[in-house]
Amino acid sequence: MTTSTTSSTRRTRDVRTRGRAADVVERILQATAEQLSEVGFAALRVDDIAARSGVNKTTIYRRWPTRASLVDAAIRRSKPPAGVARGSTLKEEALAIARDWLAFHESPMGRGIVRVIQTEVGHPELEPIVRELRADGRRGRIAMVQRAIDRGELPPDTDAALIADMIFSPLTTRLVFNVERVDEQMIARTVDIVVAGLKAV
Amino acid sequence: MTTSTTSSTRRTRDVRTRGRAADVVERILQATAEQLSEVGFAALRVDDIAARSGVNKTTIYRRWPTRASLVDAAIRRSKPPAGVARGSTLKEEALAIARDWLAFHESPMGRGIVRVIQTEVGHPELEPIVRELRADGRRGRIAMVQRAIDRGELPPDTDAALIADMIFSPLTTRLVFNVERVDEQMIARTVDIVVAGLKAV
DNA sequence: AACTTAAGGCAACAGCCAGTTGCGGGCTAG
DNA sequence: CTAGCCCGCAACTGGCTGTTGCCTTAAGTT
Repeated sequence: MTTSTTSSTRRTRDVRTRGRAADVVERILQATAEQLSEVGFAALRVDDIAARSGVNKTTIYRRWPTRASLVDAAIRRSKPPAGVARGSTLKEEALAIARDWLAFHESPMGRGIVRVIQTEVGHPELEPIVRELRADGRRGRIAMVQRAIDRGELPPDTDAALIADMIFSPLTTRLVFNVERVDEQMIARTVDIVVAGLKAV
Repeated sequence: MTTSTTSSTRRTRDVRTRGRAADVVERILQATAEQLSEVGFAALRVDDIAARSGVNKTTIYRRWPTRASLVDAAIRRSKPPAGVARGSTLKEEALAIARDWLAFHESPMGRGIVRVIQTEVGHPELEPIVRELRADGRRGRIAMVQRAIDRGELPPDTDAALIADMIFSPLTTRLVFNVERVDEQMIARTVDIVVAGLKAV
């Protein structure tokens, strides 16, 4: 969506978006993502981002008035995979989504976003983006389950939200809290159990 | 010999643990828990705790050298329910644990702890207590699944950790991220699906 | 009751970091 | 080649953590 910049009260507002300016923005957001993935939001220092990107702190503040808005911008620059699944069975679709997430989690921005999702409370300024990230992911996963229901793969009275959570929250919990390793096989087993269970109950 | 007390940096430390001292400690930890549940760790200010407990900031720092150690102490004062389950079936045990958690989550300390569990990254000083909280909970839940396996309620080759996560991570995710309401019925359905699925697969 | 001394109150301070300001100079666009 | 946008620089405000020295209060002892 080209120019985002939620706050309009800046100065004369980003007329030059090419050349040096574009390069500076790029470097700042990249450095933000990297720092975010390495130290998280709480310990994120603007001076460090300035140093890392080779840009003056003032320049950063001129474009993004607060630390939170900077992080917001950096995240929106490369949001996680939309969770648009493809496949002919629930299992295939779930695996595809999980694969996307695992791959995304390898990138600096991926790790950074995971840390942000984990943050929030006590940082109300960050809440909008966090809420959006969570909602996006959940929406896609619930839609996935709904397709399986429509397809007749799952009983018609299935609680799509619950099933979506049952399939993915073990994954996200392990990813976010960094406990035990996560792989495709784990997802596959999870899906198998849930699907079999739904048919049996 | 015996009591060394090299009276180095700090003073001679907590000899009087009754009377006024005990009252002060009590008030500080209580205020910490309350503030924690209201604003979370990131926004927790020592001055506020001092004001709320009617104690001078210096007094707080004399007992707990950092904000994190204070929070650590407040949490240890009333940790979450141990997850010691009781019941004759997996479902009964799971429901008992879930009930304890939901009840605990109503108290100031309960909410405070949930916020802390959610925090961590970027606050390395807080990591020990967070790790401990998570480990405690998980250990209890895995043991619960293991009992069900031993009892023959679940197949012997069941992955206890995975099943524990499948049953409880939808609950904790919803509790921590505050999305959708959580009730016993939800847990019951989750357990039913997982158990049925394990038998069928 | 008198005394000893641990523990709390007070106030000023150092250090870190977010966010601000005024000015000056280089780079881009036209 | 000129106008003015954009960035660099440096100094500053203000909030919060954690510290220090000194004084006051009260707990426990005789």
